[in-house]
Amino acid sequence: MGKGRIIFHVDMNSFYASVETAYRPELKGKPVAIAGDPEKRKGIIVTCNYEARAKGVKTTMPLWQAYDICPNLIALKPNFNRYREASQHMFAILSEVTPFVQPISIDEGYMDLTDYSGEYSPLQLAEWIQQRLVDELDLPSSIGIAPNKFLAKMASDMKKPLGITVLRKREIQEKLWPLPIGEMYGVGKKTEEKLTQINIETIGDLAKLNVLTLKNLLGVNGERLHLRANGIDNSEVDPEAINEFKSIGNSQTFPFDTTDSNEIQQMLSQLCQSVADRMKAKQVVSENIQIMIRYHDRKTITRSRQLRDFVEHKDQINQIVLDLFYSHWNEEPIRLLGVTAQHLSHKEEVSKQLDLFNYEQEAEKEPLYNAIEQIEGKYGKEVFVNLSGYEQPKVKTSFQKDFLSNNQRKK
DNA sequence: TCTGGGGTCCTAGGACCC
DNA sequence: TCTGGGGTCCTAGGACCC
Repeated sequence: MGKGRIIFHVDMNSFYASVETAYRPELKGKPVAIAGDPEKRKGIIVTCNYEARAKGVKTTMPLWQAYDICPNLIALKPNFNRYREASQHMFAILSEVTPFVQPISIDEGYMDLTDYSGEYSPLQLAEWIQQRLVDELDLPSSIGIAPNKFLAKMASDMKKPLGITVLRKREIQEKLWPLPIGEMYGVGKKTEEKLTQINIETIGDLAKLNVLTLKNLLGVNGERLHLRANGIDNSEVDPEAINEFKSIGNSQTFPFDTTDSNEIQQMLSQLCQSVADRMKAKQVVSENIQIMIRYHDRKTITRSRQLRDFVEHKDQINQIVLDLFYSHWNEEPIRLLGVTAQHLSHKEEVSKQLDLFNYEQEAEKEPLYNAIEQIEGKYGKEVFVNLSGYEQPKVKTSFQKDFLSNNQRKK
């Protein structure tokens, strides 16, 4: 018989706002929100504390609207360095308990305490963690304790702020099933709409529904949601997941919609620079560059290019980005631009692979180079070479690459 | 006066190959 | 003269989360 797991989900309560009140205790008890700069059209609520929420202030609400319903709201600009620092301290505390900690975002993470052999019970451990977060950081948190990640996540949501909730398998019907379907993790606005249309109002309704109906309606996600609603989630707490990032991107909204090429190019250049900087910091190279254009009417397109070689430097990225941009921009006013590097690989691994490849193949390639030089000499630059009969596809590929880039250089 | 910025995963169609 | 089925890669869009 497999022994049940013990999973914690630790969730900091209104994290950014709590960090700010920890720095300025005189703000305690007052409605506080973190918001962007309204002058730059970024004036939306990023987070707000419970006092502000009580007045109806919500995340992503425009700041002016928040002032409307809560005139004494204290709106602060974000201090990301502060939040990062608090986050590191928080995860350091979790890591004192177990190495099996999986950070999910700046302010939440999972812990696997199945193999914990200390003297405390899970509940005592949760209390200890919560107390340390208060004593050392003056920050409130909620902790969910359950046999898997999904249930732990739902549990941490049940008591806020400063709650600890245990959700056992046998308590699912009583504690999980009555919740409205929209509160289920993994169910957003669209899925909620689809589900309420077929009279699924609660997590319990979903749990009892036929899987095939759900699969037809929602695809593979339907199957997963059905399992979760029945308390089943076998996904593991993976401490390494945070290091296995798949893309690095930056985007920014213009202060005003624009069609000005200078302004656009400057923005793209800036975005490429910060993407390249972050790639360098992580020591990764990219094989696929994507741009995003959001127009005045918020219609958004993405365009990407799969590359033949890895890129890492700002200028390389910028060149591709400009090319993508000018071949797809419809000349309408632009609200936001974004640049993302995808298909990332660690730099050292790529160079090792290349070294090995070159070492093995260099001798084989030589006759081909000689052949192409002869052909070029005879017929000039505009030649096509059919290599389909050549027996070593790897060599053929790299040869064609070299041929193309040589040709481009000659232009 | 609407609606930021950082991500992950899934879907669906077309190209291409066997 | 007609045309299956499976697989992978690429591209674009969308849902969702914090």
